[in-house]
Amino acid sequence: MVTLKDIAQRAGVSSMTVSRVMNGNTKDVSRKTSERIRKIADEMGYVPNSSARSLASHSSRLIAALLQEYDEDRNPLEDSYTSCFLGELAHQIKEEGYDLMLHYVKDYSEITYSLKSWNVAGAVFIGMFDESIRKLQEDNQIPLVFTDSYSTVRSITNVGIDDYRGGEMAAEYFLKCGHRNLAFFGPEVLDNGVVTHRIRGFVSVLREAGISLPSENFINLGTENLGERLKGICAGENPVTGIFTTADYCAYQIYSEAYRVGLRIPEDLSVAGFDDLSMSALMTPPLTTIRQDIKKKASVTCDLLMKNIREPDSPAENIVLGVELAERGSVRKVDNPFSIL
Amino acid sequence: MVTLKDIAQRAGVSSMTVSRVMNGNTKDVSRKTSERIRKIADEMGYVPNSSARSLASHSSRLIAALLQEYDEDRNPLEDSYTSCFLGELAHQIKEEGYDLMLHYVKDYSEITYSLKSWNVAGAVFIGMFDESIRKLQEDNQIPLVFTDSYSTVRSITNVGIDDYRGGEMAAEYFLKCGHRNLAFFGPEVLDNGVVTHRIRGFVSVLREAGISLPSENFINLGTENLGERLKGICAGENPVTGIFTTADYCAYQIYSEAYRVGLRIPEDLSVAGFDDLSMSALMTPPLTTIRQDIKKKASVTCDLLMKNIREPDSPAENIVLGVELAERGSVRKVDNPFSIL
DNA sequence: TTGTAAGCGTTATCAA
DNA sequence: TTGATAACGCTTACAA
Repeated sequence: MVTLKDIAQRAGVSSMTVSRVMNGNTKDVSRKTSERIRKIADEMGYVPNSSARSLASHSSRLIAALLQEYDEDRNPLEDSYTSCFLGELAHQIKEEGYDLMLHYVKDYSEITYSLKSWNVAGAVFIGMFDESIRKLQEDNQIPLVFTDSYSTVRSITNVGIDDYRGGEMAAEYFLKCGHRNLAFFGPEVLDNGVVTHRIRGFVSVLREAGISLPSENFINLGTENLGERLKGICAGENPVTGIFTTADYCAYQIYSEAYRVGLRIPEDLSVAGFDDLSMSALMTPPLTTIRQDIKKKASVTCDLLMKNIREPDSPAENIVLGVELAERGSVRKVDNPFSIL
Repeated sequence: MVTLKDIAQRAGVSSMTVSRVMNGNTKDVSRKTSERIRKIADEMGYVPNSSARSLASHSSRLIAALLQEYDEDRNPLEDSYTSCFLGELAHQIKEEGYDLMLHYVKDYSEITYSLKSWNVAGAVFIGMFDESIRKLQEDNQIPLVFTDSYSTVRSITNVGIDDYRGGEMAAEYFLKCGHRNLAFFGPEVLDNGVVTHRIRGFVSVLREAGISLPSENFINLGTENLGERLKGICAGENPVTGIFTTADYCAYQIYSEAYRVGLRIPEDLSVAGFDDLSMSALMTPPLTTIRQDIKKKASVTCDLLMKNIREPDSPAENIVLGVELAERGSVRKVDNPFSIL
């Protein structure tokens, strides 16, 4: 291993001079020695020891990405939303000259431990951490950026999207296409997260149009015999013609089950998703969905983090990105004589 | 920040004793003081400083995952194969009590730099690194595990699958279903990677059955007007009835383009993929594909890495995992009077 | 512009 | 079973 000392000896200077050069403090060192030292360092293949740096300077160029690990066998990175976000974040963080640690988190206690242990410069939270935010902020006096949080904690740096508006847009679109009897498919909502807001927006528009969703039209993720259930609600006197899912991956399940039981999309059942993952445009038929710009979200997250690292007294910011309708082929136009839109 | 010294003072012992306790050297310390110290450390919220540890012990509990960044806008983690593998790897590595760094790699030089800089205990390479393997091994005297490598370097620790056999299986299945005129869709092959072997296996079985693939039946990923191209080969006197893709994500593109131009799968064109990503079972129709067990691959990778870390003189091992056919609905049975199988 | 000295939090080594 | 001391590679603070 090549150290500052090794280079210093070869160059006939002190290791401090080498340190200065390696850190790019060009004005503190004469141009001549600076260039000479740089050359020697290159020749010797010098690589600075990040641990030593971190130890001596009480700071590191390390960012931690924390992924909520809900459940042993559901790997967070199998969700395309998460992997897309993380991928873009990793890219951005590299551009900034920082390194990235990936942490799966089950218990709260693990978080502070890993952040402190490596003396990270900042952290990004991907998933639901709302319950621990206050404590997290108290225990870790470093920049923390949350995503998609609806925590009641006011002073929080967060990047999210307009989930409520997205729900509204989905409902508006269904109405515009003449649908009057709709259903909903997604995780059973217990928390105050993105799903809740998407539904609320969706329901609010329907209510304003005088349409209510009976509770049997709320189908839970993980429902057994989903296909049969779908067939059931699409039959009868007042059949459901469209279903709103809170995430594209839920829509994919609808596609699959619909195919299994012979329900055609969109002829027999229209489907709208949320996210616009890259798969959605490739589905048969292409999925109509509410698009969020995941890459933008990641780059905004990174920007915010860097800003907070460079100016530790930056005020808390909650950035809300817009959403838009990606109109494709999974919602059909219904001939509806009573259409008012 | 709580340090060993702080705890030592409170407990009235030297920091060495505390260090021993924190490292679980129970036999070196009397049970009584051990318990007392542990309690104090808990109370004070002690978190060991990994940088200091790494510096003093010349070893870290850090693993680096290196992802090949082929291209600015194609993010490696957007590929479900990669994110699934990484996700499982992250899980396993955490179980082993190690931390994980994520590195995007464009140039060779970055690799050694990042490994040395953090003094990592081992590294996993995800993507094509064949050209640099020799140099990588020379420059970094730590356990390196490669995946899907067909490098000519003999002494390499690698985890891969039987790509050739997978290609054979796909061809055998097409033949069994009565297909005689087949096409291929995938990246233009220039290297000696997995794609090459999958095609070779595929072609070898066809050749043995007396079937040859004309060069116009090799369609490159990125072909413009893919849909029209597909329509072209599926028409005429001797229409293509089935297409083999070297990865499921390629098959998804076929689905999309086929839908666009009104080609039905599998009625007009049968499709087989490779990988069996979680989306494949949800496609319309469900994709018939060659399955590899990505999670198993990741856990084997982790096991191998740990073994090499614990026993640095372990011999190089190249583990090849099997593949199997996931028979679903995208390949139809063709009535073929000349069928010989 | 350059150098000296001390110290970051931990472990290795040897002594008690 | 415990402790003293030196080191790990680097930066901070100050001195020359």
